[in-house]
Order: sequence, then C-alpha cells, then structure tokens
Amino acid sequence: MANFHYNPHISVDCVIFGFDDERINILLIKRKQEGKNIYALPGDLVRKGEDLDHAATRVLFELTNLQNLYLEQFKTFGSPDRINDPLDIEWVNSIREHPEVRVITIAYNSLVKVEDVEFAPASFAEEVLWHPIDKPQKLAFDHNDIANTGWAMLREKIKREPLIAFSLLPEKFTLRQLQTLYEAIVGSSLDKRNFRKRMLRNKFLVALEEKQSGVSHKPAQYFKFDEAIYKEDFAKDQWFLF
Amino acid sequence: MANFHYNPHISVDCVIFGFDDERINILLIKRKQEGKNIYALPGDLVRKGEDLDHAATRVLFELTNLQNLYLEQFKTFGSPDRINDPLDIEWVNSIREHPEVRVITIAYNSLVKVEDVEFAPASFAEEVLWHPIDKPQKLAFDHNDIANTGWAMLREKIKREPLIAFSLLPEKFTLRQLQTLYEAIVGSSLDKRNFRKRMLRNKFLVALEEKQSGVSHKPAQYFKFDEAIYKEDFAKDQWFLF
DNA sequence: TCAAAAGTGTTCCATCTACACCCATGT
DNA sequence: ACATGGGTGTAGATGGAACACTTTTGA
Repeated sequence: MANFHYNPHISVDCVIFGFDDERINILLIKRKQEGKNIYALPGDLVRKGEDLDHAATRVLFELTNLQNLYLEQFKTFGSPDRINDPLDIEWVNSIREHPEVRVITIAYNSLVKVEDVEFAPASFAEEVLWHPIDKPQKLAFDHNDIANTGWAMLREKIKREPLIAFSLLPEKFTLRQLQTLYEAIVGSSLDKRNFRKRMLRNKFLVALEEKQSGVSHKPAQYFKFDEAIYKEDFAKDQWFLF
Repeated sequence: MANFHYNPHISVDCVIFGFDDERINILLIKRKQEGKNIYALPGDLVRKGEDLDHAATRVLFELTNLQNLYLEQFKTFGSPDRINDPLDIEWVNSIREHPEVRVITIAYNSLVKVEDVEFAPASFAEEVLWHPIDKPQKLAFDHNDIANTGWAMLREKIKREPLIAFSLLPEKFTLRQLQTLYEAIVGSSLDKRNFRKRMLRNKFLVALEEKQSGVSHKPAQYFKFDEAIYKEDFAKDQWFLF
C-alpha cells in the first residue's frame, strides 16, 4: 500500500448493489478479529485534496476493477458515537494513524453488473462477498444503518428513474430478468403481461436477434437497453412506470 | 458568543424555504466586505461531539427562533477547492481559528412557515433576508451549487411526499394558497377544478368553519392539515398526486 | 352594479387491472 | 409425451384532462 496522505476526518462508504437473477445483493468485506468474522461495507478514508466522489470511485475500482459505475451519494453519517462497539474501536486503533479523531462518513450507492466484477484484493478488504440485501446480517460500526438507508433510497430513486435499474443487468437480458429485478425492488410480484406491455412501450428497449439457448423450454428473446434512444426520447421527468 | 469548541473540519449549511403566498423564497444572510454585499446560506461549524442534525437544528433555531421544523439532509459538499474566491478566503481567514483546513459541509433543506419566523440576531449573520428561489443571486463559496441542488431535491421529494408541502403553509389556509404553492413547486399552472377534486379526496384536508373575511370577493373556506388522519389513512407509498 | 376570486360537474380519452391459453424447447 | 417457462389480447374500471358559468363579497 502506497503511503498516501489521508484526511483522518472524512471517509466514504459504499453500498454496492448487484443482481444475480434472483435477488439483490450488496458487497460486504470480511475481516477476522478475535476468531470472529466481522462484516462491513467497503470504504476508506478520503485522501488529502481528494474529491469525495473520487474517493468513492477509487474504493469501487480497487474492489471490483470497474470504472464508470452508477454512483450516487445518498447520506452522510456523522454521529459522534458511530464507533462504539469495543471490537470496532480496537480495530480502528490498530489500523488508523489518528484513531481518536471523530470521523464522518459520506455514504454512496453504487450499481454494478455482477458478471463484470473481478474481485480484487483491496487494501481495506481481506475477503469480499455478495450478501442478500433482505437477509439480516450484523455489520460493523453504523453500517447496518447505512446499508438500510441506502437500500431505501435506492428503491425510492428507482421509482422515479427506472432507467438506472439497467445498470444492474447484463448487456443483454430477457424480459423475465428485467421483471424479476423490478419485483425484487418493489418487493411484490407483478403481472407478466402488463409488465411487458408497459416495458415494450419504451423504445429504448430493443430486441436483439439472439435468443436464449440450452434451456429446456421456449427460449426467450434477448433485449438490450439503448441509452441513446433513451436520451433522445425522454425528457427526464415525463415517464413514470409505477 | 459563548466559547464553544468547534470541529474545524465539518460544517452544516441550511437551505431554508418559505412561501409568501406568491413565490418560494430562501433565507440568505448578508455580510458586508470591502463595501460589497456578500450573500450566503446560513451555516456554522459543527461543535465537538455535536451530532450533525443537531448542528443544523441549532443554526435554524438561532436564526428563526423556531424548533421542530421539517429538516432533511440532502447532500454533502466536500470539494477540496470549494472555497476559492479571494473574498471568501479573506473572510474565512478573519473569522476561523483554523482557516487553512479543508472543511466539508453537510447541506440541509428546511421548510418553515414564514409568519412564524422571528428573525433573531445570530452569531453568524449580520442581516437576514428572504430571497426568491427563482431569482438569480450570486452567493459565497459553493452556495449557489448547494442552493440549486437543495431546490431540485426538494421538488423531487415533494412529488413523492406532497405531505411535506404543508410545512410551508400557515395552520389554516385556503385551497387557492395550496394550489399556488404546488404551482410554485412544479413550475407550471394547474387546473383549478382538477386540483380541488384530487386534493379533497384526501381526508386529511379538513374544512374549518371559518372563512376568509375582509376580501372584496367571495370569501374562501379555510382548511387545515390533519396529521393524525394522514397517518391513519395512508401507508406512505400508496398515494401519488402527480 | 361592478370587479374579483371562490366554487362547482360532465364528457372524453388514456391507462391500469385482471385474467387463460398456446408455443418452443430439452429431456 | 411431458415438463418448463416464454409469449400473447381483450374487456371493464379507473383516473386524468379539458372546459364555462354561478356565487359571494367589498367597493
């Protein structure tokens, strides 16, 4: 690890969402401490002179080897006692140059295509894993609060801008994948025919020649999301899907 | 000004919205510097050990003498060069104990009923004024960016939770006031009959006995917003007005 | 009696909802 | 031939948009 100069007062934490065709997961990092597995959100101190968004982008890149991801700051957590578990305190003491200072953290949501992720050994992570967003898991620091808030904000956001959901899907996908994704987001099941009708009204969904193969049922059509058509056709606020 | 201990790295800034029955305004503070009037958003450094929300609440209280206001953190601004105007730098040098450190600011939106505000002489403000949100005005630091972002976020938010708009209205108000408010928010005019029909479907809008008086036309019915009925009747996500 | 804003209903059209069967493929 | 998920259309209900006149008051 290069010897960068860090600002000991500010960190970023990332809630990184991925979709595995069934449920929505977030990326967690695992550390071992006193024989226990401790899970946390990926994050890092901001460097001196570094922009906040840049710090988040850097964490994402170190972890997934990906750039140009969907990234949005959603809230800053700065309670004076956000580090209060003895294990967390001990850990902070062991790795930080200035463990005693109050650090506030700027939280970001990010969306990735799981197939693109190459888990990289990052300076701040011993092990990295996907964890279902709806399966409870105790996290370090105030990271449960951060993750829950991020998930709630993402759901709200996607209702207004369903476009961003495509950041979670592969380049080519079936309408079934798209529907399952939306169902995971809204938390209820949707009518297949109505869903297709609404979706196919959107010209930015373009059918590819290609179909599924190797499945033991009627193969599904693949689609892609055409961002250029999207930008042409829609002034941002004019369309709501829900 | 009492000698509190401040954390020189973190500040809060508040975009405080008020509605004067015609347009939406924000609170600005004015300082005089080299014979010029410099306008800025109200804000302050966070104190040592002080929670972020508390700092924002404190700024609001010092300025308006009001408590229990609608308050929502909307974004954190932390660009390393967010203070770059020579006048701003000079001013920071003159009032801060540690003028050289990078300070990131957590921005809050707040909604007040203008009639309740008692402008108070605050430690950080020489003069306080209402300024129309849609009238351009150069502000200090990155406050133009902050105010514009806050206004955009508020408009988005109110589309999803029109409820909060009532924080901008007096306890009793006419449907015309309510409509003008929504028109100011969405930025276009609405059909009177359709607006009333939709609004009066909401049982939390209750008609009072009282009517306007002293107006030289048919006096309007007063209404109030009943928060208890609102909370009973509506699971948060079930109703959209737009 | 005039000016000014309050208040009120209906028709038309677009969109949402509910719902059931045939199709293409692999085993 | 059967199991599996893909793909399709219609009818009824609902909600939004457009639109003009009467009412009440103060001056």
